[in-house]
Amino acid sequence: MSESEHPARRYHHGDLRRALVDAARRLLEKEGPTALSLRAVAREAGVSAAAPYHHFKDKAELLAAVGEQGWELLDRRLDEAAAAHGSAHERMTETGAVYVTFALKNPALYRVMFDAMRESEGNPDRLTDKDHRFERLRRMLVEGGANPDDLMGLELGAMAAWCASHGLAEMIAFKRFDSMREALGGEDALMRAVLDQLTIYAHRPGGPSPSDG
Amino acid sequence: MSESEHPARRYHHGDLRRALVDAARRLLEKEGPTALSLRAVAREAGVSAAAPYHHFKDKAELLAAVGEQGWELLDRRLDEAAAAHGSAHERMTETGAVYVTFALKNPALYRVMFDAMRESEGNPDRLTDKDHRFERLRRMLVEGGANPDDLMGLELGAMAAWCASHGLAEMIAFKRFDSMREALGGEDALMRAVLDQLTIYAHRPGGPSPSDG
DNA sequence: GATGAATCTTTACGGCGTCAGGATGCAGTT
DNA sequence: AACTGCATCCTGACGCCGTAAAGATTCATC
Repeated sequence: MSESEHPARRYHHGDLRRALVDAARRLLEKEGPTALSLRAVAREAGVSAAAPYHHFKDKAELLAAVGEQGWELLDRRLDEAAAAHGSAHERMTETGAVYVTFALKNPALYRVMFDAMRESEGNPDRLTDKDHRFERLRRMLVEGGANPDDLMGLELGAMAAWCASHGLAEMIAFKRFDSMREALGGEDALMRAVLDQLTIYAHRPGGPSPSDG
Repeated sequence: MSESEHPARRYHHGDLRRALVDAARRLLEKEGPTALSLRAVAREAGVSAAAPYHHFKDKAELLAAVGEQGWELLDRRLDEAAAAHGSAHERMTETGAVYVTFALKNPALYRVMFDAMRESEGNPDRLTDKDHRFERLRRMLVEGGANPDDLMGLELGAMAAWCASHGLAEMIAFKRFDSMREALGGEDALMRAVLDQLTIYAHRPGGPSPSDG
């Protein structure tokens, strides 16, 4: 009862469920998404090929768990960035940068995360997580000067911001931007430059101050 | 010689290469991306499992050809939309709508297309196609009032527009937007509303007319 | 018509996701 | 402490996959 420090470390193998998710993430980083077979995950975790089926209905459910864990990590970082110092516009850009950077550094994991979110459509549990992400975006938009009563506008703005970040994350790796990346001084600067284009609505909601940046 | 109307209809099977690409697209629409195995494509085309290897190095190369054909079709539609009547801002939104609609109606094909483009990074042939897409975007931005001499700004703006469209295409299917979709009167209206948020920079480049829409 | 090359088929290999059935070890009862 | 039930894990098997080697077929050319 009190001997085991890890509350979940029990049963034959230990907490195999968590071990499998960890193994899957390790493989994703190391070998890329094509190498992520259920058998390989089981091998990495040191169990037989059929063992995962006592913890996940099928491969998709394992992937969903991996994606979920990825979102937990990313959500934590986004919360931090959204609560940081600086102007509302700076926080908005910085939060976007955190999102895009995460996706760039963990492209395979990010794909799994996005697919997992897409396939959990209608799942009430996961809906809460997604709502939290939208709530954070709406809050930042209001802090940036958006009209808090324009619910539709807030929703559209939040959606636009997320679309932009997601799209940027999937586009920025293109070689075509090498010269721009160089001219701006790195991937991070390029990212922020594009985000500035996209989040322009956040600090210019009604158009009161046309040029102050 | 002159009997066959199709210039490529020759050899044993006929133009198997094209037949395979067509079969792949048919399967993508009908069964989804998970059902798209090389063997299934060969089956659909009526040849043995190994036959495709005389026309494609491997499965990835077949997929690339499918994606390429998809881009040919989409590029044609985008060219039309970009040359349509209306204001520059209307054309911009309409072109974005065409892009997003295509992705929504052919989600599996669009994924293949985007992946093919991503994996053809560095290929000089395909680079030309991508440049054409950026050129179209830059032209529209200039028509919308952007400074033609601000090359960096044009590039960033084009990139931002593409990012936004791509992100929107992958996000709009979310159930979360059902109420908004309903309030706005359908998927098309929702799409245009978000695009309006995103292309705001197109008709307000320096911020001269804060509220005229 | 013969030749050589291109195209297609057959057969085979290892890896994959998944399932059925048997082995193993834990928790709680007596 | 032995028994029982069940969760956990392993072995073996099935069909499908991507891919390669080798043989068969048919086209282009002489």
